[in-house]
Amino acid sequence: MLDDKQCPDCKRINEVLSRVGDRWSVLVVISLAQYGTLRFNELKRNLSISQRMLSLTLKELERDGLVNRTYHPTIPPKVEYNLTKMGESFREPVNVLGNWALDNLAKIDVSREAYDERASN
Amino acid sequence: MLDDKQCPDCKRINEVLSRVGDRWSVLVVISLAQYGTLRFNELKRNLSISQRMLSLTLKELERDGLVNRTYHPTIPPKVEYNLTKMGESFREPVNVLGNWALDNLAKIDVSREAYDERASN
DNA sequence: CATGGCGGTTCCCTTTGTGTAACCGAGGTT
DNA sequence: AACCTCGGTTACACAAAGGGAACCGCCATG
Repeated sequence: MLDDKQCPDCKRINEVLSRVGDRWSVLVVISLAQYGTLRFNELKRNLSISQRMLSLTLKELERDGLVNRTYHPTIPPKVEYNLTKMGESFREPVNVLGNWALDNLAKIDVSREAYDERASN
Repeated sequence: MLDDKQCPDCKRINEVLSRVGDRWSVLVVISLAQYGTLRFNELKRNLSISQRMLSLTLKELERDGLVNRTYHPTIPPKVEYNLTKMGESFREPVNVLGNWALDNLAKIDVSREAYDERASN
């Protein structure tokens, strides 16, 4: 499997989705876009994400070049995160998706109810 | 957990991502957008997706009202899938995301390489 | 007679995702 | 002295995602 002989675009889309397509990554980017700069525990409280997942997510986002990590060796330590230029540019696709969500979530719910009712007969 | 007291938008984004945010759903929508109407095995070959995942994905997309399923009781059976109006409207967010991917995948790769090299020292 | 295509469904198994809890070191607070 | 904060890391456990193979009925083809 995994030929990818067909649908060449799919390979690319698949790649990007497997990088930034998980929930936490998107939510972290949204938070940083909204607040500019946030510390580790601020993000944690804001998203009610577990410490472990936040750590993993931020590491990946930094590795991918979407998020900037600044370590202040004070006591207690202070670590700030903000979006890179590429991270900022990711806001547009996220916003478009968010708006679509806003417009269509209700319709999806209706469709689901209708489908489930049909299926129960 | 899962308070969602903070970041009210996150709840909505999270909802839509958990519906149509998985890889296969996106790829199926892209394929249908590109070719108009496809049969089950055409999609399967096109995406090199397993039969099981394609079946599950299509069922969910139909339930959500993004995809239309037309069953022709011929022999052999013929089942055609195409996008609904809502499915069509989903192309825009997907395209924006796809374009972002196209523009930034290379940069992400570069960033990853640099990060990994730094980390190995 | 055996095989293959169509459109699935079902079972099993492995991989991945995600949460919980404990721990870290240095210093501040009670 | 005991505990809390910050920013993590690590070990463990469980749930969900997803692939592979077998099976289904029905008919056409070899």
